[in-house]
Amino acid sequence: MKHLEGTVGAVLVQICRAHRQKAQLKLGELGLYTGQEMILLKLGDTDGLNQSQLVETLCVEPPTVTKMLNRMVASGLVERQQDLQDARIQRVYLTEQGRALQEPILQVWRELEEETLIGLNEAERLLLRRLLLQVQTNLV
Amino acid sequence: MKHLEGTVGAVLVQICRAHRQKAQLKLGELGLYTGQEMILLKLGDTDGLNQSQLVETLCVEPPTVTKMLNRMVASGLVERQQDLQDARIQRVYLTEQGRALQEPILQVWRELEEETLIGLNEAERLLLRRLLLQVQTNLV
DNA sequence: TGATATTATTTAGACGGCTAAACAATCAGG
DNA sequence: CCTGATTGTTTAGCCGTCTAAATAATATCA
Repeated sequence: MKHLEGTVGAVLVQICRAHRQKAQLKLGELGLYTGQEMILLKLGDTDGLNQSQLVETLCVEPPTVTKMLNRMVASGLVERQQDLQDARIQRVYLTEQGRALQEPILQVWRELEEETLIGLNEAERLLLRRLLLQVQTNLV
Repeated sequence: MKHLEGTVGAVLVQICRAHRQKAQLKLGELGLYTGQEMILLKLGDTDGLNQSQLVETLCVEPPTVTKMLNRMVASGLVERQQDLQDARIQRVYLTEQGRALQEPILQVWRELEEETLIGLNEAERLLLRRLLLQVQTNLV
């Protein structure tokens, strides 16, 4: 492994897994799986989006959203509702249960963000954010 | 989403998906799936590791390695061989096919690393690496 | 020595994520 | 108006990843 140890790519892979893991630990207490919180927050901001719009904002493929929504409907977090104008479109709405999780989810994210950034001062945090945004631009 | 947009955590999630996606595109041409290249490189460095040691270096859970190795054995990339001293241990060895992929994999990683870091000068790259290592420490 | 703890791995089953392909409904052009 | 292209979603099936629990073999210690 000596050839890529310390590579940004390699570190990124590890960080990603660890970050997801920590998120799952906290979200699990809310009865959520990692990724679902994104959909809930997005809908909390703009309810009634259709799947294509979720695909767009989550930067994910359509089948991924379909599956996630299936499970989230089954667990009572969101509801599907056919659009009246365009029969192809399924709009997604938060249930009360889904809406009630907004604040707890934000709390989880705040905690996780803080854990992620331990040991970095404010200047370093800003810098990291800037550098990561550049990387994001490169990869998307 | 306004509450966590631009959060390091949120950016990290996006970057991770995009990075994995780009990696998969390149690795697919070698007949590999993302993650398998790590195992191949590690074995290229030290052949004959057992699963626990792979679990350790990959920072992944045992069942993950079991499944990956099952597939990699099936596709002829590696071989399992029972340890003679300790019957619990399965040692893993590269096949010729697996060994032949060492250099192509490194090439893919080099390309991906370069794409990842476009637009960052040498100082920024070092800085990013340092900050990410701190984050890794925080999360693992 | 023999029962118990520890270690290494596997099985089962869930989830997020992807691609390829199917399906369904709307749109656009002749 | 009808046919073909486009758009929105789903289905099928694969992979990495996890947890919980089972299995098997070695170690430990009374």
